[in-house]
Amino acid sequence: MDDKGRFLIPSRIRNEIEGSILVITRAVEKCLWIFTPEEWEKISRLIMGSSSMFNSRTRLLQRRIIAPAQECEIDKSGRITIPQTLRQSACLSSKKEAIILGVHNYMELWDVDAYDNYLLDSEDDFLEAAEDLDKLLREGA
Amino acid sequence: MDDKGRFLIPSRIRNEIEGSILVITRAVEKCLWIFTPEEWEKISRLIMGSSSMFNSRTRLLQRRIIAPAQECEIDKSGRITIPQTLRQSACLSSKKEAIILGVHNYMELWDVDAYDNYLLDSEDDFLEAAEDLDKLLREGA
DNA sequence: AGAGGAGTGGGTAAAAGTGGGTAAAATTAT
DNA sequence: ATAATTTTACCCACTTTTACCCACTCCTCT
Repeated sequence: MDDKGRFLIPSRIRNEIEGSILVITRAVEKCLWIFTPEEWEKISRLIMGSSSMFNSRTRLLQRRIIAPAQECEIDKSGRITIPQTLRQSACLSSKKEAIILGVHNYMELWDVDAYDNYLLDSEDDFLEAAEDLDKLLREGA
Repeated sequence: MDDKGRFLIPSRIRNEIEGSILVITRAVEKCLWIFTPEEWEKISRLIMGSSSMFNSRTRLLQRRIIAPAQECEIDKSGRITIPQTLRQSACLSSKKEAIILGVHNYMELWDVDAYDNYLLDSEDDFLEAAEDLDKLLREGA
């Protein structure tokens, strides 16, 4: 994260992306989700389609996830400028290190400290979840 | 582990691998897991398929296991360069000894000290697990 | 002893990443 | 409406990292 609020997408991730436009929005946790326009289309349809605007939960999801979304372009050096409002909502400050996570069809962008805290807090859950995978694997086999 | 962060795969293990590409990621404990692309495909499918991105456990597993994964190539001398981020997450320092464990369908890479500590800490669990194995064997027979 | 595989170290060129300067655009003030 | 200031985008130059290749040593087996 440089002092202009730009973030360099590591080449190993960037090379997987075709096109130079990405959609950035608030995630469930204190971080940002970054999608390709196509993936975003899917996700937003999924949320919008889950119920009508007269359902309070749907409205909540729309406000938290759909409304903050913004299209951003990757510049010629492979960086994207994260809009200020989104930076704030994920506690991303310029000039500070950020963590990017690539997960097949989307990315997550975290403030380092927020991410470290998350990992610490979720350690027990993680161990449990891993044990559950074991069950899943054995059932599948 | 040399000072460039490369790790030589012992020939006895290397000869079992067909192809020169491996997938390295964070393991459950403080070490790295190394898979063939085929094995990795299985594992990542298992995790990705276990639920959607709107499930907090799935996200946790994705963040801890899927996101850190990187493809690496074995060089002509039989070494792989361990990406810096992964080296850090397993406390592997260059110029220091590392332990590799070959376990049929995957490998584990440990920092020597971390591995020693793990063995000490897990001694009781190990003895228990061995007892349980005994039960399992007698039931099966 | 010599050949061949295994392991080690390092040099070089290309790619990736970083920072900053300048021009264009937008906003604000006069 | 125009000038001034801020913001944004774009480009270029520099630094760091990575990938690739080659040379050497050591050990083992013939």
